[in-house]
Amino acid sequence: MSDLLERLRGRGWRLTSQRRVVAEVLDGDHVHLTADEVHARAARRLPEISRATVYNALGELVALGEVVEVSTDCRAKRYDPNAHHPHQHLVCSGCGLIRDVHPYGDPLAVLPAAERFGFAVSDVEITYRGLCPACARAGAPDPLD
Amino acid sequence: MSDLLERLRGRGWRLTSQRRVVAEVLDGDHVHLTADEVHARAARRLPEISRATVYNALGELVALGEVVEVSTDCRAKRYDPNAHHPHQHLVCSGCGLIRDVHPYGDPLAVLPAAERFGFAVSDVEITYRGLCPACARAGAPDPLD
DNA sequence: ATCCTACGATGGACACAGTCCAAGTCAAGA
DNA sequence: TCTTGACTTGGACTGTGTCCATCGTAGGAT
Repeated sequence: MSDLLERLRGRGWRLTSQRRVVAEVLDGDHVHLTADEVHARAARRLPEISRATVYNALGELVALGEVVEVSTDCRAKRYDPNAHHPHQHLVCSGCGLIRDVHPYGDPLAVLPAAERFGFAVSDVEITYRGLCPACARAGAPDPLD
Repeated sequence: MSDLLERLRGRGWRLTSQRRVVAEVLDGDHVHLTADEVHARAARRLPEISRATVYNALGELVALGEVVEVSTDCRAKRYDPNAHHPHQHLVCSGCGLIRDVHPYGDPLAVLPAAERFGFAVSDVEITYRGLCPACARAGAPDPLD
């Protein structure tokens, strides 16, 4: 993660203790925390950090391309530090667990020209949904049914 | 739309003037209104209709499978009456215009088994993004860039 | 090492989407 | 027409996110 911090500093990102903690909280694979979860974890190390600061730092990391926003439900945005490898998301309909996944081929290519309505299509977000093994075993009802 | 109302009544949906207006407001193709927009349009015909009633009616229409919720941004859910023909969405990054689109093939099939992490994958939502012809002509900057 | 200052942090108010509830109203069957 | 359980209402409430004036500090200049 320190390479990330170095990279950001090289781009003129002023390195404060708050920003450092936010960046460190987001380290790892299959990390998809909400802003409040980031705030709670950051506050364990820096108790006085404010929500506004966390929102600011997350917004800047997104603008710098180091973190991507994920909106798998419409409750709270989640922040995914896996920004340098294109991927999609698989979400458990029972417990909300999120995994990064990589479908075959180019997801943009399957949209026929006749279905593009003249748009300059540049991006695609895919959310696969289903029950994770634990929820399937527990017989959790799929809330989407 | 009256066939929808008949269908709902046949399923025991008590037909009130409020519910009728909500269902009528949602009639049409490429309709993707927010709850507040539905409320505003319904109120033009039934000025005393409350927000809570609109939310209730929309939730019931979704539960009955007659309307699908669409979350293309994380601001407000949108309600799409095109529930009986599977489709995905194309969203303008400039103005938010939404079109229903139909990609080639089965979108679920492109997720390799090894990328399913044991999930019972049952559904997929795809959002294509780009500039619509009007925004492209206007040179609107893509806010996602 | 110290000083300066522009940039960042703070927290409280605010905005918006959506939910909940007790009380009043009404659709539709008897 | 009557009755009743389901529906509607408006307002309070929650959660997520933004804004702003004020205070604090990172890091370059000296």
